[in-house]
Amino acid sequence: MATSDPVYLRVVEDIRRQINDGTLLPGAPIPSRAQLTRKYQVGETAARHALRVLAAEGLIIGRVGSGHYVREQPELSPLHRWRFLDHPAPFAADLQSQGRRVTWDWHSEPAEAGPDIARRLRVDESVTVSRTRYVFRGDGKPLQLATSYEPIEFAAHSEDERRSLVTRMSAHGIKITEIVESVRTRVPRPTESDALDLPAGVHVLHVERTHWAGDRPVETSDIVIPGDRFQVVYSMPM
Amino acid sequence: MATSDPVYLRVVEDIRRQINDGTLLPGAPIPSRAQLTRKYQVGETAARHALRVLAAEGLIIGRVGSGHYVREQPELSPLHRWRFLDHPAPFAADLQSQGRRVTWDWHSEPAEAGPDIARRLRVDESVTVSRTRYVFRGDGKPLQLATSYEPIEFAAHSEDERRSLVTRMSAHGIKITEIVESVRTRVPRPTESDALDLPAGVHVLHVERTHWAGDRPVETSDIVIPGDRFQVVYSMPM
DNA sequence: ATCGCAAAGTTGGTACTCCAACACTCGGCG
DNA sequence: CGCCGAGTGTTGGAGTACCAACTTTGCGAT
Repeated sequence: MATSDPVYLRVVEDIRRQINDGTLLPGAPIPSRAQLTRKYQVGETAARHALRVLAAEGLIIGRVGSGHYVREQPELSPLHRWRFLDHPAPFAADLQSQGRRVTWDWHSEPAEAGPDIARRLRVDESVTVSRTRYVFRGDGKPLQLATSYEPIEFAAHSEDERRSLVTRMSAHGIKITEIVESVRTRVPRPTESDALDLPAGVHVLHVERTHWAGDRPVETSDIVIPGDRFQVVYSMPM
Repeated sequence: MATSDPVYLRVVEDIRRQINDGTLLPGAPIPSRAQLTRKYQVGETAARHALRVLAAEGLIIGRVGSGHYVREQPELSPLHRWRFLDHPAPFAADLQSQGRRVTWDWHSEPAEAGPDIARRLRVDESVTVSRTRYVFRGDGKPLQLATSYEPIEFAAHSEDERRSLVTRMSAHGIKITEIVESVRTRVPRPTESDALDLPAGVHVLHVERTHWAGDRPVETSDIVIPGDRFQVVYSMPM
């Protein structure tokens, strides 16, 4: 029955097995297209397809002019979402605690809410909110994108920005009572691939976070994280 | 500058744009390979490659003999991780609350811990632990896989199984004090693709959960969730 | 009007080919 | 001894072609 399987799958499965069981260690070269065609007695199309599938799975990486290599599986750095609740940039705090030199740019501007943000902030679609975009970098390399939305009356002025959201809100007499985050995975948008310098085939974790004051949302943000480098950690005391 | 871009990307971007801005609605047919070659004046390779890329992104789906269609983006159902803490199967409880008829199979057996579980349960690699595999189904279709590991002395006997972990543990005088979950995204293993009936290109969310009693881990599990159908929601009171 | 079947269209697998851009190696020249 | 450059190998883009398996459609027979 396995005889009717596509030929390229035979190659994929054989190489995958060798990577999984450690026969091929990270960094090890994969046979080239030409070598695969000879070794497995398949056409170039099959060899090529096999390599592309393995690359899409993130198991190997192709370098033009050089060859395909077993991909070094980068450690998944944990982002502890609750550990730095009251911090101007909780993302950065967690990254710093891993010993990275974290820098970030941000830019704030008014923007129309639009359907998605309108729903999340419980305002009208045409309402103008304050949108702040962040780019976080570790040792110069981009690590995370975040876009935060707040009702314009609470918006941070430049001097305020160093203070955390919780502090800023309490200045308006608003007490944050709950933070809700939902995590999903998806394909990066082209701009995100660009900004985060993502290899092909890497998904992102998209965290949608909302700060609540009672039953009223006061801030919501989208946090986009390279799925091959980070995992998101939540801990809940009983 | 964009003139030197690969040809197939022109096709990909044009179709992607049409899907994003609603020109092509979910379910709408994508031009066939032959039609694309004519429409965009490209070779069959480029047309084919464009379709494969879009399919890998989950934007379209190919049906043999019929054509490619804009994929119905399934609603992302939320899984509220903290809402059903003390329940035999919190996964199932959350799914049920969405009005699904949830059933599950499980099978328990002793197994050697191995390096990963040994680290997570703080036991020796060669120690035997109790491993329970779950398959959750909603209206018959597989929704989630979970594998739970416990030290063998706490292991559930069949009658116990209906009781939650928290209840079972307290019978042993153990009080769960904390639950830690870390969420990551990755390509499904072949067995997972099979068991969850995942279309090509869909990633999974992998939740690694550990129940702690003080500084001692008493249970750890891996929960595998189709990334195209679920998002995981955490809420934290301040 | 309905049923069944054949023809046409479509995907996905496979093979072969050509080429540009790039990496690597090795030998020869300064 | 060191450096440069040519030759060789590799990836990734692109084209063409053939075929099996499948779906859809439409026509002809009942």
